[in-house]
Amino acid sequence: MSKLVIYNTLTRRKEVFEPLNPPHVGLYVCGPTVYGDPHLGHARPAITFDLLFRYLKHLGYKVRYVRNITDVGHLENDADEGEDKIAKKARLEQLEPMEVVQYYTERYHSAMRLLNALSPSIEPRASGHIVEQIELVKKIIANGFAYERNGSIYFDVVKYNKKHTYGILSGRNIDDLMANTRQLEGQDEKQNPFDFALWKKALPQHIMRWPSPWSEGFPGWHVECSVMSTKYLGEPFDIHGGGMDLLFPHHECEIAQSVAANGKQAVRYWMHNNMITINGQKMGKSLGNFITLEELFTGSHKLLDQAYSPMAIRFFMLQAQYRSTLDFSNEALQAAEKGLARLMAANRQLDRIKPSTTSSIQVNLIKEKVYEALNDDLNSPVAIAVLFDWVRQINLLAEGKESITEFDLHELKSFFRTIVFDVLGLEDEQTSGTKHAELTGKLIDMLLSIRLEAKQRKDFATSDKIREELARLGVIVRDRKDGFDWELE
RNA sequence: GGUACCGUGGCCGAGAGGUUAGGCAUUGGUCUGCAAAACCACGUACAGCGGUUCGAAUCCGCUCGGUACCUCCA
Repeated sequence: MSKLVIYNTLTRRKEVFEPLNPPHVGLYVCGPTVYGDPHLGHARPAITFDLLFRYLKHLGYKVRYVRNITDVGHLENDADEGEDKIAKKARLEQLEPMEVVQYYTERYHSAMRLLNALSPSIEPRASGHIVEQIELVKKIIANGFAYERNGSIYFDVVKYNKKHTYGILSGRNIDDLMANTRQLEGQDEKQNPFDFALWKKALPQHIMRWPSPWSEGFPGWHVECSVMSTKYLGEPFDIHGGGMDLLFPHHECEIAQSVAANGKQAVRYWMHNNMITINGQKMGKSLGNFITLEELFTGSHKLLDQAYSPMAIRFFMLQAQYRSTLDFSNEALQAAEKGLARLMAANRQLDRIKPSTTSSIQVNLIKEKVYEALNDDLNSPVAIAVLFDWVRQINLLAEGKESITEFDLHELKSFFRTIVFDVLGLEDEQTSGTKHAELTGKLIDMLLSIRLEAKQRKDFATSDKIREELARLGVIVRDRKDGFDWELE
């Protein structure tokens, strides 16, 4: 069998994945800043790295998956007057910042659960690691790569670049950054515009603040990930993931911080999922195409023709490779919805296949091809294409037009289901959950209206039969003048 | 303007020098009391223009268009 190969953003190449301490794998993924409802942009990394998490486990690795909750917020912009996103939201809504954090964290969790994204092994919060963040800043200062201005600490990119290389992840070089950045006059405390904050002194309007040796304030943008990833995964650790939008400056700065503090990089493989567009356009609040997951699941957005189930969204995302941009449109989502239904129907057909004494198909091929696809940088679309080849085979088997031995049938069932449910993380919504419950009520109503028609024809044999059968299932039927009523026992 | 990347049939989306990706939609057929499902058949698509090559969607150059981040602007 081929080996798992993943695309490392750092080297811009596909590399064979070799964990540092097999069978253990450390995986860190940048999680949400919990100051707003989870939206489409949150779904892509969640599903991408959920697939990775599931596949690594399937391959037999013991994975520690760490995904942070950013509850300290990021500055609105790089300038001094920037305000913490969470603090701003809290001020506007007159809440404690941690109330905002709690509310949106729960919203995020429930959306992830609907998408069937497994919970991470550890979900650390930035606010719970202020002490460690201060320690990291101290270390960077001690090594001479940071300077203080009025109680704030900044990373000295120019000095760092003399000894190391800034920009290795994003492919930027500091001379270009210099050439393309006009020095802003005014109150900017930074020596250079591309220096970044490690610690910010809190202004009076900042309501989230912690004591530190330099000032009462809060940690800079990038410190939390450097701290929490290595605290729980060691240094170095295997995989750091996130969206491509975080590549620069966030991940670039994480690398600089690690090297400045410890003289070496903390991450062995960097993985970045690509972004989502809507009707070919980027998603943005100002563009009116900003869709939350709740709007997607209920269909309550003007761009949506209908509601799309969480599984339809998940399947749709898996039909594209994670490093490609993915375009959302009603047409594309409806196509995914139908494709998923076909896949699930085939799964149910598996139970109708009767074994024979010989096999006319080669079951081993499905394994080989699926593993080959997933090993190639998680090429889920190709893996799904292989599954669809087998959907046809399964349908032919169910119709008795192909034959399969009992042994092969067992292999096929078990492998098909392992990949579909355990690795791809899909669910058959038709046989589980809310849709099912909703349907039950409608079915009972339908049966009772057929019974009513029978009664009106004086076909009491049929009407009694329906009532008795329902009673046996625990449905109590009561006749009324204007029709019927029922309740569950 | 800088950096990275992308443009594939009606739609979504794999592939990456020579052989059918796949899904959805459309069309014809088989099956069927009707319908649905299923199965079978059908699509020479790779932004444009040059170049390299026996051969390019796949490599190189230019042009056009798009995306993300940075910058600029607010």
